[in-house]
Amino acid sequence: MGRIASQLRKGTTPLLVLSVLRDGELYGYEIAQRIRERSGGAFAPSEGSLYPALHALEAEGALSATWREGDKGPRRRYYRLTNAGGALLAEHEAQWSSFALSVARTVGGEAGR
Amino acid sequence: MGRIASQLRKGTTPLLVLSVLRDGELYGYEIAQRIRERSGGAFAPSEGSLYPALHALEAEGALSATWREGDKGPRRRYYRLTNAGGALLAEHEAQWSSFALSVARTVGGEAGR
DNA sequence: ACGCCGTGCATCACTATGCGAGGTAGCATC
DNA sequence: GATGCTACCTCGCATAGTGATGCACGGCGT
Repeated sequence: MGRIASQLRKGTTPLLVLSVLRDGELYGYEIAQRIRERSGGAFAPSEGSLYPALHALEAEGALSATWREGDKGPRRRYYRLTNAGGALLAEHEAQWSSFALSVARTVGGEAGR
Repeated sequence: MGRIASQLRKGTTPLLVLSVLRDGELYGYEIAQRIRERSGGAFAPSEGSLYPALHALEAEGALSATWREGDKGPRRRYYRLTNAGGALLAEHEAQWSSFALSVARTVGGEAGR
């Protein structure tokens, strides 16, 4: 991946994770797949960034998680949005919108429109 | 500043710097001011990120720089976009657009429209 | 039978970058 | 003469993405 895009992604993982969990319960690997699908392949969070992010969100109380034995394959850890997670998602969305707007304004050059 | 926004900013400094230099020659401190003005105060690059970024862009050949004695105040280092810098700006703009679009798509949820 | 691949979770070292603090210096104002 | 703004620079710290590696399960091909 481009070294530029790799830096731009920083800070968006929680937003992406929380937003795909809006629809319901998902397990880690599945979360990555959803993000990949929805982004049209633009985002494919590496395991090294996804799992730490999930753990952090759980520790913050934004996600609740439970282990489930799979009928086939290894056990999976299912994540679900908590109320606090919903609020955090809203905050991330707001921050993102404001941020993206500011970038557009600054790059566009039209001093504020 | 919020810890979220601080992460989102990563990777945008070259884009912001290059885009304010599109209008013409500016010196470092002035670049920071322009960014602050144009962004409506949303971005105010710290010196610890701005100067290293300027040096990196210069080393890449995206910017050319010259020292000038100020009639008043200390010497200033003026930066100007090179041809390569113009190309790099275009690339950063393209990457940003594509990135922002992907985020909107993924967060919005409408699987690709 | 065995290796390989995809699923699924996890951690590690490396790297890039923003931030705040500190340093140097000139000049103006109180 | 102390404070404050301009103007440059560098350092240490914290954060977070990446790729590699490890473990484990199960299916597929040869």
